[in-house]
Amino acid sequence: MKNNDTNEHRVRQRRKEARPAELIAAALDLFVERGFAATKLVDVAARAGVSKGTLYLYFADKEVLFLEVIKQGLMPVVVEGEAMLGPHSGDSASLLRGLILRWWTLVNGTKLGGIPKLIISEAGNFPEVAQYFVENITRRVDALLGKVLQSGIEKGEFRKVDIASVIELVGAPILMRSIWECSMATSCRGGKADSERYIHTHIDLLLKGLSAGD
Amino acid sequence: MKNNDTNEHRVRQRRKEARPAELIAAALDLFVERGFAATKLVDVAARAGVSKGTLYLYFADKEVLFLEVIKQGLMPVVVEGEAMLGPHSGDSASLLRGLILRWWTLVNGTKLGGIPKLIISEAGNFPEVAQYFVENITRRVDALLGKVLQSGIEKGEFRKVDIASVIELVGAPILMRSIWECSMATSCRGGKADSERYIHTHIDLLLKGLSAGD
Amino acid sequence: MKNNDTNEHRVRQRRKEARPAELIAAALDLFVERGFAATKLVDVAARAGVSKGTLYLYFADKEVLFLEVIKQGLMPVVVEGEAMLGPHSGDSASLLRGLILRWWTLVNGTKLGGIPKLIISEAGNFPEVAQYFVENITRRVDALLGKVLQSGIEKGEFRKVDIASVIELVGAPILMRSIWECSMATSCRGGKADSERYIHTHIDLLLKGLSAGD
Amino acid sequence: MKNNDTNEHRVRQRRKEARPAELIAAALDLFVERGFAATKLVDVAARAGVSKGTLYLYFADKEVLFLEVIKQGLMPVVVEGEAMLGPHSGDSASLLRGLILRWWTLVNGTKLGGIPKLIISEAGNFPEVAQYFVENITRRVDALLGKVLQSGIEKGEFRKVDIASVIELVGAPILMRSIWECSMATSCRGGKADSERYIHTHIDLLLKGLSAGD
DNA sequence: CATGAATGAGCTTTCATTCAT
DNA sequence: AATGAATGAAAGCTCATTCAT
Repeated sequence: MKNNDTNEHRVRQRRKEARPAELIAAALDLFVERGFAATKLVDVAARAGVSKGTLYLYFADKEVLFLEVIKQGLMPVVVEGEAMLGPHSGDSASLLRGLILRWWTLVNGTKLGGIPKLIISEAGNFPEVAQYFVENITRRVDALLGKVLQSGIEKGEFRKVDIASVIELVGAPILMRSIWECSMATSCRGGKADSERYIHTHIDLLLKGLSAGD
Repeated sequence: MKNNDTNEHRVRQRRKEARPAELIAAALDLFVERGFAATKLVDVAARAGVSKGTLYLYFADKEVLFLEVIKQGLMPVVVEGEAMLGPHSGDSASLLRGLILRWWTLVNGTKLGGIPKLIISEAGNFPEVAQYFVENITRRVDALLGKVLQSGIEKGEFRKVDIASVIELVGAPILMRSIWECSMATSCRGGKADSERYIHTHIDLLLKGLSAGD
Repeated sequence: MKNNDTNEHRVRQRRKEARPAELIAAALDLFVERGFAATKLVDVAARAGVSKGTLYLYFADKEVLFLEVIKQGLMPVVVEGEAMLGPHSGDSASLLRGLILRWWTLVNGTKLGGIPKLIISEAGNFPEVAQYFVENITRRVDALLGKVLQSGIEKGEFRKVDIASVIELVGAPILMRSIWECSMATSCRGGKADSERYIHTHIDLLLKGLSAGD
Repeated sequence: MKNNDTNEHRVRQRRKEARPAELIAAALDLFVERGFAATKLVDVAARAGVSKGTLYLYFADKEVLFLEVIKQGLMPVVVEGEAMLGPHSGDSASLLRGLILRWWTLVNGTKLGGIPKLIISEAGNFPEVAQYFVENITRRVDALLGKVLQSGIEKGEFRKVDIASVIELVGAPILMRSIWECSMATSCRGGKADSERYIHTHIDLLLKGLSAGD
């Protein structure tokens, strides 16, 4: 009995602690699918398996929920970004390939592409969010890629290219794909190149395009 | 007096005929900036210099306006797309370069990137729109690029690559840029590579990556 | 036809101009009857013969409406207050009697007593309102009465009394009655002294109480 | 341990028995300060140092709590009223003075004025409450005062005045003050006559006004 | 044709109330 | 007994849409 009580208490406690994450997950799904304004909080709550009112026990209002969705959604990217910065060895080409593949693994097939989509869609209404994204994610990834490219050029592995441009060119195909994927989740999805082939073609073309040797 | 009346009538007539286009332009701006749901029709009307009621003389409701915005916004792309399909000569590389540059000229610095942004943002709520876009724009551009790549490979100019992937890789940087630009219109815009350098680096890297010769 | 048009337009115009006042009147009634928080805006709108939405064409939100009700409700009092300050002659007693009777005429049987009731009820939630009332109404009336009492004392007509106290004592019975009347509007109303007798007994007692001669 | 338990039990018991009163006190404060509708039960519970749920162990719902607040708040007045009715001697003037002073002592500086304020504010929504108040308090006090005045007149001490009116005139300044004081608790409080002077001026004026001799 | 006052469905948010722990 | 997480009815407010002028 006592045991049971404790168990049940634990269950409740666990739910209470899990709720915010569950709600955020539900909200992410719907915000990405329908956009911020078109998402009804009742639906978010329902998808998380709770009632409207419960949502307000954890988030002050819709905007706070949105911000939290972004923040929580960005966290794994930041964490992984830190990891990418870790020790690496070998030539710049393998380094670059490694980074791209890690990034790809992170977003491909996951809902993570939803975050950029969300930010792009709502940047007009939430400039702070866009700003935060740029300053914390974009800039860091850019710096990382910039370093790799720079050293590749210095070592004579890569041609002398405009680094700023290449940084964008490395990321664009990855972002574009994941954004597209998220947008088309419900509707037409066909006609696109196979995921594996896609990323490897990207890397292949990129490295060949960058290579100094010919 | 009569004369004046006629003049006014003419002006009115002109305005009257221009109205739909003006309203669509205003709507495009706002839809792109704020999203479909967050855009108020009063604001659209105001931006077009007319009253709320007038809008309804030309568009049955908000959704029709949205569809019209997409349709009209896509038109130039389709037209230009047709032009791209016209007679072309020379090697596949120059052909590809030409196509990319034409595309770039079309979107760079214009509000045209707003259309893809809009479609991406609203695809979840308007699957027909997304479908229409894919079937009429994406597919056609893809077919065109596919032909060029195919012939380039056949002529031995390009390496044997996965054409479907490369098609996407050609477009992603162009789309990504224009979408991003539109999103950040109001907020932070800095930190990006110079536009001219960007597109030429893209072409440069791409062609080098594709080139069979080494 | 044209004539008709103009007429109808006039009617519309007239309504548009009358609306705020109508809404304020309806709101005053209900705020006084039920209190601010317990009054539903739908009911206010309904009582004014319009729909919920219309209310928002004229007042930004419930609080603004409340403030406007107070402001408009106080205006006649202020105006009448100014009038009271006008030229007056005769002995202090008749002067005081005149002022009390004018004040009484203003509030007795009208909804004007609702304003003090409202302010008393909501002072806790709208301190600015209470402050405004004190500073603009109470203080002015107090000053006026103070002057009359002062001069009455100086002329030897009135006994030497504590003026500040008497000022309150002059007003309390008037305020109390009108507040009570408003509160009991719907429920029990019986058992109270006749209105005419009441005010004259007040004046009678007061003047006799003040009079220096005996 | 056991001992401790017993102690805790006793404390608990004491608290348990005090709970309703504590909750009522907390509720009175808040109802007076903010009004019935604008008072949240969580806040009442919090002010009483218990949780929301506990409140429901003692009161069926918000309205019951309100009624209880009124009932409990009225009790001291009733009790004191009874006391006032007790044996009294001397002339009518001292009798009246005594009653007024006792009443004043009861309400001046205490939160007791809150009850009338509450009743006035909520009479529209709780006619039964108003009715109860009138029938049990007002009527009794009125009867008491009436008797004193009547006998004063009969004994030739007081002039022949309209008793019903005078009854109200005796109470109005006392009620008005205590109500005002409660309303302004949080906001502006200045500008009022000194409490002692106020009540004595009231008595002074009243008795002089009533006195038959001149 | 153009206007903008009016409407009311729909969404966000609050809070009295319940009930598992 | 006491708690506070959960609920959902209800109220404030917005805005697409209508229609008299």
